[in-house]
Amino acid sequence: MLAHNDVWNAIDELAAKHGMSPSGLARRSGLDPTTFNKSKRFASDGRPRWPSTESIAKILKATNTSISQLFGFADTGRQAPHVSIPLIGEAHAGFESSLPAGTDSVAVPSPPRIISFPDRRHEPLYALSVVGDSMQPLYRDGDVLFISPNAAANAGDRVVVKLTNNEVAVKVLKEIRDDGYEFHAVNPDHSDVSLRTSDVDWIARIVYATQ
DNA sequence: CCCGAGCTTGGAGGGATCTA
DNA sequence: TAGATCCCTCCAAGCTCGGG
Repeated sequence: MLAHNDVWNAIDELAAKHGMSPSGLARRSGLDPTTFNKSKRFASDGRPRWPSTESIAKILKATNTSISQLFGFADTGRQAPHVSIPLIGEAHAGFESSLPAGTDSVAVPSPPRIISFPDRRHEPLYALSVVGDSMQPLYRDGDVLFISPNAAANAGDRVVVKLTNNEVAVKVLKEIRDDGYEFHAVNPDHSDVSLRTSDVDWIARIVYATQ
């Protein structure tokens, strides 16, 4: 579990790695120099305050850093061999909007929902929570799917597919053609689907699932 | 010691989002 | 729809550090 302190430590580490102070990093990213000040990390009543997703996206762009690299900084010094996985949305058997409009494949909820995961072999990893029973008996409500955009997806693999219109679904990759893809439905109640390459934003193989 | 640059703190208030 | 909440920008003031 990534704590409030871990997130801010990650930002501090990122700034230091690029030879800047937190305020310098904020300025470089087009943010107000006080955005990451230590005095802004807790409200006046002591409640923790979190950086926004937009601020994190800006510092990642300014430093050419990936989300997994950023939160990898937060793991520095830890003994446990766990990696922090950002939970990017919900998974359904059919195509439904489950990622915020306008977000990319590495969007993080605010405050970020992070899942600890004991393996780094497939980094970077992202997580999706299964909603409903539409993927029974394969996956149940509450299961968490770990997907790897770096793992090659081949015919027969279970994958998460994100369309350019921001819809996401869990499918079985049936065939890769020159102009698109053929998918098996996970749920027998859903029909198979054929998609053009231009309609697919990304395909990520499911490398693990908690059940 | 003086000065300027960079950084930090703390307050005020705006805009977006959430909730009853 | 109004109030609450949160994160942000803007601003003023003070601190630290290096150069002259």
